[in-house]
Amino acid sequence: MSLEDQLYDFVFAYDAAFERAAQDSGLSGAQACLLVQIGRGSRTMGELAADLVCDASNVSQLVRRLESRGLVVREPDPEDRRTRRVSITDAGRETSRAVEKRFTLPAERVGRLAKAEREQLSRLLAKVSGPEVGPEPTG
Amino acid sequence: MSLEDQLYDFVFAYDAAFERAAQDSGLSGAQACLLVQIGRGSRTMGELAADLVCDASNVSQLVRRLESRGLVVREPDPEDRRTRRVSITDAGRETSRAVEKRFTLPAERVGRLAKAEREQLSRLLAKVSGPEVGPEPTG
DNA sequence: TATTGTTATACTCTATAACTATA
DNA sequence: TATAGTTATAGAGTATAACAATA
Repeated sequence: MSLEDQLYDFVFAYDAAFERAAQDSGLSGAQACLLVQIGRGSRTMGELAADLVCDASNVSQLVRRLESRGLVVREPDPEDRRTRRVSITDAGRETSRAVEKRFTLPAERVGRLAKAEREQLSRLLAKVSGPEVGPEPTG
Repeated sequence: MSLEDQLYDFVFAYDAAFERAAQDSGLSGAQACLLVQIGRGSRTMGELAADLVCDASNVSQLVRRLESRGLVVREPDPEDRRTRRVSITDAGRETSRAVEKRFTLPAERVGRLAKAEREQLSRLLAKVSGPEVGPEPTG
């Protein structure tokens, strides 16, 4: 199997595992992703759209669904009342932790590697990360 | 940044890049994924559902959309007329290649690595692949 | 006027349940 | 009866366009 096929398979398994972890808490993958993000610190709607690289109207609906379940709250920013800060609630924190706990794939997979291998992998990932520089003449 | 965060970032970038490549050809990510799969060899509807780990009714709709664009065809299997084999058309082949060509991320990222590094990465990916053995008794 | 966010709308993705056709 | 696939339906994800509120 080619290295590119290996990458595909890993990503496929990763995505599926996250989706399952989310659904175990009654959330969609998109909702869980957003909830975990908000759990790391309050965000404005615009910041969330930037984080998820999606349209603001999409974030509006996702946040509305999370809020309707009591997992997050939207509050107007006192300094600029156009913006709304989204924060996680206690119930949201609990759900977020449940999702992360259920999402065992990364820890389990990384746990298969020895310390030196983890350092190798980290170095390789750092090298393949970051923005694409340009079209590659793979000829 | 932790190794797990590095994995998250890589997967996020990978998914986004595939989605963009698909949309450049007027397809959704799911449609493009299916089309590429069919391009590797004709499949029955059930096989496609197994490949994508999703419900058969979902495949029915995805294939119907691809077929309505003339990218694939469904034909009854002469030996068991319940099953239908899905094959790619010439137009579908062209579109599939366009998607793969646009999906430059894997080649570009792998291209940043020296040969020895690619072998390292391949070995590490092999080690972290395969079904989870962990504490989850799949019940 | 520009920016932040929401709402209306339309399309796709996806699963469940009910259905058809074949075995 | 069991299997392969489709259709009806419903909820969710997503983007575009139109809108409201604030700057």
